[in-house]
Amino acid sequence: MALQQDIKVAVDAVVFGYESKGNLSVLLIRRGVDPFKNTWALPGGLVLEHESLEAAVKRELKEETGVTMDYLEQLYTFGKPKRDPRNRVVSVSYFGLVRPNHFKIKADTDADEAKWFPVNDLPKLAFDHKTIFNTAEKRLKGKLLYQPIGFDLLSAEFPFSDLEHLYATILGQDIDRRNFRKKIMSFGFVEETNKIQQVRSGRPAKLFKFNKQKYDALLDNGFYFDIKFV
Amino acid sequence: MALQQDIKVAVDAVVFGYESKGNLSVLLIRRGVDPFKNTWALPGGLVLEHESLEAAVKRELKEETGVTMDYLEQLYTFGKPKRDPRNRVVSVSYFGLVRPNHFKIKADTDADEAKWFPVNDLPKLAFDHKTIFNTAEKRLKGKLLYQPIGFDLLSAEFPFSDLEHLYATILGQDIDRRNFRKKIMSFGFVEETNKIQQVRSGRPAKLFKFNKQKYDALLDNGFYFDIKFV
DNA sequence: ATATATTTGTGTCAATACTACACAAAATAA
DNA sequence: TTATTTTGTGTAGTATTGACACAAATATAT
Repeated sequence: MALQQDIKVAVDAVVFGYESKGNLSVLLIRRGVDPFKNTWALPGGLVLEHESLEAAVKRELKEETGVTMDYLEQLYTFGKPKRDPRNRVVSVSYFGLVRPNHFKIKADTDADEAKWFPVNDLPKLAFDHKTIFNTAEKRLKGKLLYQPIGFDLLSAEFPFSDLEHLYATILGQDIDRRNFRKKIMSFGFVEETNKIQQVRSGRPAKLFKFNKQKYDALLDNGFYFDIKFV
Repeated sequence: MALQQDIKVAVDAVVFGYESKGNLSVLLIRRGVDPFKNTWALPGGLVLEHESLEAAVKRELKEETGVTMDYLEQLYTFGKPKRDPRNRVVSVSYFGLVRPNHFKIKADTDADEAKWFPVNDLPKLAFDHKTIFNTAEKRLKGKLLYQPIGFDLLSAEFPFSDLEHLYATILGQDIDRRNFRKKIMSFGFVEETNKIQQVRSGRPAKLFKFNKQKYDALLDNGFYFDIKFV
């Protein structure tokens, strides 16, 4: 066994953008080369020989869209023999969440154009990228239910409503503000600051911050975040 | 970009064996070739060019250990540039759970020997296989808490104590039999049969069965299995 | 300046879910 | 025939969940 093998390894990124209440989008590029020339696709590309998978996906994302991500989580590896019509390509996919308006997106290398699309109104995607996207969306929702994802995303200090809207948007459903706040505060890793912020119209909001130390300590004790109910 | 790339794609399997109360083991092979000749390792090997990842991992497992698995779940893809001292090898890992005594394990191809090891008493492992194993063990425990893993594993009809022991073993802690049974039965996808089985000494046990249809229907409705507490 | 709209902040109560706990029944083994 | 092993079952106290509404603080419109 251990025959000659000619399989390429690629990475693809599903980058979700949370802008404001109800606005969940995903970052796509328009392919500039065949196959699937001019079709929208997830940013990604081949891994370089001495580069880690994480480095590769961040590099491709940067090159193709201009977006820089600190944290991307590995999602799944797609390896069906015919998923790329040219060669055998195994794709290791990653996903992450950012605020779109923190970036000026660009076009570069073999991508013609990069653009945010609302998750509920996607164009046709190249390769098996729709499958990858679906997997990522499911995982994002699932993850939210037992991990305080989103704290990386919010500003260091944020009004509570930011968290509420983030959850409501990703889960695609309303949450009970009182119960949500009670639950989150009960965990103890979100703390009130004594700052107050006035952004929109309405009563000014206290700012809160995420205490990562406390959170990590809890995790070490086998703590299991649980907000299934909200 | 799209430079020449010479990366190999491999698969590795972390197969857990649940035998009886307190006996959780993992299937290893002793490598017959360098590097790491004579060191214990996870079963696995290179993916063939026209073979899916799932097919590859099942084939390698069969060849190296004689174990046939219906269901293996993808775990994680390990791709650090130096994880294999020879070439760049990206490994897509899988994990699963079986009853060890259902198989006669053998030795074959480039594996010298296959053997079950208790998870708490592992030998030194080749490559980064200890990392892979740790990831799998963590995932197995986590999965148990929100999915009825183990029904594939048990006989079609089983006494309730089998489930209890499976959970207790994998979680590595005692469970309250009454509360556990109440909770599982409340889900509605485990049904009592009218058969009775006498195996060990003690009162004979009713046999139960898993109703996969009901389970799948629940999943479709966004149902979230939850037995964190047991 | 005043009225209107918007957003934040907060408590209670009923219903459900969790957890701790012990003993009889049915069989085998000694 | 007695001891041992394993199954099967209910209750009550406690904790968590989820439903629900209105006043406070500000911006915006007239």
